[in-house]
Amino acid sequence: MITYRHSVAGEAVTVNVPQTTRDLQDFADWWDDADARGPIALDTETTGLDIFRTGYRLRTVQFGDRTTAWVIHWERGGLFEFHARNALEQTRRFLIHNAPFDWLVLDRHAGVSMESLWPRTTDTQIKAKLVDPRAPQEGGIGSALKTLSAFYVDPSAPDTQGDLTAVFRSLGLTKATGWAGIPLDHDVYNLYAGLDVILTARLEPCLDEDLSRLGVRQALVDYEHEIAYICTHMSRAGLLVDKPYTEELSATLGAVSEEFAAVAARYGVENVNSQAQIIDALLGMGETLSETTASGKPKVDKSVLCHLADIDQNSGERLEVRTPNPLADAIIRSKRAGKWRMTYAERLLTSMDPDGKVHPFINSLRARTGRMGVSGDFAAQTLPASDWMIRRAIVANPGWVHISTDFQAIEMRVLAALADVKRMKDGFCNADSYPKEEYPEGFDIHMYTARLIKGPGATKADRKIFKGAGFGKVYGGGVATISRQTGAPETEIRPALAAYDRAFPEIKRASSRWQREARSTGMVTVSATGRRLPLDRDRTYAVVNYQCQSAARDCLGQAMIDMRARGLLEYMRLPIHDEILATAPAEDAADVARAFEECMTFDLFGVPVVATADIGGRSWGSLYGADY
DNA sequence: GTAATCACG
DNA sequence: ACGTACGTGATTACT
Repeated sequence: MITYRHSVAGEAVTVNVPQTTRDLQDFADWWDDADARGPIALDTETTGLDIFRTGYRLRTVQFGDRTTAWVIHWERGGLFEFHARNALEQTRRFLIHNAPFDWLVLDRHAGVSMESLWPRTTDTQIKAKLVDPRAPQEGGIGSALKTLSAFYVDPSAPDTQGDLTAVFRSLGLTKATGWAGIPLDHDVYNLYAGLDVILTARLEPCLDEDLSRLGVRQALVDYEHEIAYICTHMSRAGLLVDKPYTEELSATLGAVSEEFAAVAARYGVENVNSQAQIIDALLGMGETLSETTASGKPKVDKSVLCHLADIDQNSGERLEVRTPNPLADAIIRSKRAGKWRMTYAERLLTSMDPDGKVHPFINSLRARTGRMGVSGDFAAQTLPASDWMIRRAIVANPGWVHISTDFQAIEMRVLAALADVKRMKDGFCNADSYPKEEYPEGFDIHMYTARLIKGPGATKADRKIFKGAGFGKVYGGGVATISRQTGAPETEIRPALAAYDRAFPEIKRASSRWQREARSTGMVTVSATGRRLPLDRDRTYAVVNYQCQSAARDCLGQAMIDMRARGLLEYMRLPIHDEILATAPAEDAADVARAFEECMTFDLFGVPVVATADIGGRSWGSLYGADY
């Protein structure tokens, strides 16, 4: 046995690294006893983060409690694997920090299914985020094991990831090669592998104390664990890439990017991604750049360039308000094609697993509002929606089709429900009783608002103004931003906002109440599900957005739980804030789509929440106009 | 590492 | 007293 002694919070701790059959038997004896006493902290060390890539390896599995850790060298196979697997299969309760990662690793590389692990898991990262969802940069404790340990367990808790990076360098390895290349018997590697489980074991009671002190219910903790499992299930399923299409797409985008880069070069811009060059060239052409960035430099973003190129930012059509600047036009086109190629097409091709799938990591509790985030292989939540060409690269299995089910105006409904906005609730509740000719495409809250304020003669232009006003309320925007967003002059927005407030006076009242409550309870507003949402002292107005965004997230979260209960998990592919993307066999698509709609249809404090499913073809792009 | 940009809901 | 657009992820240039 190799044994390391260390000190955590003034107490001696031990990290054991079994070397012999006898050592492994000692581990088995410890494990048997520890399992009877309480949960066992669990962690893994692997070759990296690309779990689904060929050549990926599980290196060690660590088990531990407050004082003792065992680092089992899975990579050595044989009895090492045997004893680790025994413990993985039979332990009653595990504590894991960021469980989805270890679930996926053990599912794919240890033959211990995620299905068997998750009901036995408590994720300390979930608990930490329910205490404080903010990153350190936002003034929170953060959710990394290191920062949490330093806060709760021992201020001098080692930065295992950071310190190992230094060790990697001393071995001639990098951050990218270190995890795979460091020798399995390296002392620092093994010590830190063991300390991580000891820290996790010590963290949990501290988090429990905070959760209980703050009145966070166990039901919320359980709910988040189930959502995390559903998200991890979707990560494992992945998204299938149409490789030939994506290769051609990448080549086409590359050609377009180069074609317009050549045009830009003729005007002196060698690199279309260099703001400095763009600014110089445009000023040299006699253009004036009046908008500035936060640091005071001239702003040359898409909006500015579209104006110079006389192009509508959304439709791409000519505005006919000025002579188009050919350089601005070329920069827009070259940059867009370059970004789409690198961020989407190339990313898909380089992230594919041997089965041609990408596995974006779905963080079920990412934002401070609880919103989910998708990262890693592919930022699947941020594909261009204005064009089908990128989404066309994602396909369902042969014979399957894509189904997208999204909530209708969820944030406005949530606002009506939470702030108890009477006339808004009336609109949503009576949506079916309006004459068909008034809402030929179904009830629309923004048109309803426009009619409420302007009378039955309200136009589409009025609708646009009040839609802007509605978003302004949900986001906390003012006259200037709403004017910029809608393109309508401030002289039109100002009275519209005043009329909006008269029509829905409850919104301001709720905002004031939420801000007052937050100030009296430590700058935290509590969501409808009991989640804590810390507010920034200097922008308490954001409370309306936090309440709405958070409740909307929980509408999707609860719907996802209902979907699993209805047996829809195998069809689910991706959550996108107000939407669930799914695939299903073509012959079952209608039934599956209806089931998704039903899971996303319910009452929220007297407001009907409704959803619409769209059934497409084999590619995701088919839901955006592609013919395949 | 930071700033700026662009993609989404 | 007044008014504030919210939340993400990825890439590139530049220091």
